[in-house]
Amino acid sequence: MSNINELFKVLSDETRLRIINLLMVKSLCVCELVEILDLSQPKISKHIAKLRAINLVTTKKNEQYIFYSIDKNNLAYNEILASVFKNTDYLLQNDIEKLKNIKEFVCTN
Amino acid sequence: MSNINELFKVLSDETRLRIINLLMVKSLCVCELVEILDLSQPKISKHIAKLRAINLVTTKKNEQYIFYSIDKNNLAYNEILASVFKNTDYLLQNDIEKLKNIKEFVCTN
DNA sequence: ATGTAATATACCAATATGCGTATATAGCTA
DNA sequence: TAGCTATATACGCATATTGGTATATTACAT
Repeated sequence: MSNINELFKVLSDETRLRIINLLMVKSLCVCELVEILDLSQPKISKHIAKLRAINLVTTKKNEQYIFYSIDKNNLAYNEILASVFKNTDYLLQNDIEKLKNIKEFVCTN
Repeated sequence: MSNINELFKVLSDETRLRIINLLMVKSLCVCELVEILDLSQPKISKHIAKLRAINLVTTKKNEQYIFYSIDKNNLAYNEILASVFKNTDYLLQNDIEKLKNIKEFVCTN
């Protein structure tokens, strides 16, 4: 299976699209994503694992948290992501709003 | 499920990527795709059905054939497709070569 | 050292997806 | 009308994907 095909398999899930959408704004840890997206922790972790598997995200440890962000080094992926999220839809816009309103760090969930 | 999500679901299959790749070059009928991709007719038809379901392709009848092509009216989709296929890989390039070599109409399969 | 918090993962059931085979449909041709 | 060609679709099976629950792992705090 080609790289592009694997990228699309990863992008073809609403939860992962929502996560990517948020990570394009700023680095976030799992518990913040749980809070913003209102989904279970294992669900978020499993989807993050798929993003990591194709090197779409990078990790950075900070105290007890692991912060995930979009890997800016993969140019082909980033070009596609940019064109995708240029025309975001309602659900994704909504998540961004929620992200803005969660300024303070809110774990524990 | 969002539009973008549906687009990616459709793009996340190698056969459909190969079909789209070819349809971006020129309109083709099912039997030509069968010939070029060396896949069964029901398989091609079923994948084409999914492309039609999200209005990614348009149809044009010509004699006994139905020619499919990428719908140029959907600008968001086309921008994504353009950025995707800018970095095509080996398999897809190969299909394009095969397309060029099948100039004459070769049905019946 | 013990407990707690953050994260990852294993297991299982439910659902979705893909594909082969067979068949339906529609139009053209003899 | 009968048969052929192009295309679509139904059915059944195999596999993949998803998500919940439970548990493992790691690190930090007391």
